[in-house]
Amino acid sequence: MPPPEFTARFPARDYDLAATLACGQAFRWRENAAGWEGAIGARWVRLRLDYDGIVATAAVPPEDWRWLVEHLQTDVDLTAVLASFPDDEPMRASVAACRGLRLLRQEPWECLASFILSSTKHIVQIQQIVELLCTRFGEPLVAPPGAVVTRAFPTAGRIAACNEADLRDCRMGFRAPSLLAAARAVASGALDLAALHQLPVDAARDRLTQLRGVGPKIANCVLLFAYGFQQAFPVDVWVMKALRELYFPKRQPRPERLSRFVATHFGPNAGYAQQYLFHYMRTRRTD
DNA sequence: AGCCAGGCTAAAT
DNA sequence: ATTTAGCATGGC
Repeated sequence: MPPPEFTARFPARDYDLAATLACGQAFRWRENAAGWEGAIGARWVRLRLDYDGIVATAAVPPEDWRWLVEHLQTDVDLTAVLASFPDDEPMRASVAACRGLRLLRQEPWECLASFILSSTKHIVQIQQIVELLCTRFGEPLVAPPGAVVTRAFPTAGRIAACNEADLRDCRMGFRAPSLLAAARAVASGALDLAALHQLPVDAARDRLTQLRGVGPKIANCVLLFAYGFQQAFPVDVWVMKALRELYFPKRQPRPERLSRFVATHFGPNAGYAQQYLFHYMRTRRTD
């Protein structure tokens, strides 16, 4: 039992911790008997679900817990978000399959780097690559004995100091030069990730897609998961499958029609709707 | 063995 | 302007 100053409790109704931490928006959370273990910036933390809230345990007593509230987005009124979804069969099915799925608010560099590594990889494989990267280049965390997550996500500066072979040793294949170039852009100041918060979403997307290996899908993941642009709508193979099978089953629409549809149909929380569709498609029984 | 994975880029139609 | 091959790697 940790001292009380190491723990805090956050009221949160409709918060499916397991789905939220393991649904493919973040890649470092690990579950064990004590709960979900992870790193937020340089802080080790363990989370578990209580009867109507989240209990967090830190490894060192924090000054405050705003960093965690920000990351978990426990202040978001999920009922209002779900009510803003279009009232159609695919969205009803998606919400019914997993009410309580949330969007996190992640640190931009970790999010950008992780999704550069994500292209044409299974989520489990992305987790493995990220784990290798953290083990080799991440700073040690203050963590309790027996902790599984023991290192921070490596800074852009640390990755920038690598050569391509160092990164390829982390099994990331052709993604290595893209990650290296992004790290060097951030470390040199050529790309100011903090400044993207102030830009309109289209301008922020333009900055991100200037990076090699970052196209519209990965850019939209970063815009949604790190910057909180609620209209960002990443379309990967699963979401494309949802669009084709659930919304356009007759004949496949042209790309122009599809992009107009995703930009207009899903409302002010389109990014949230996208994550529900994604999770539904990945977890539904198909037999 | 062949196919696919939270894609992107550059070359070829 | 749209379609397609190639890119590393690993699990099924």
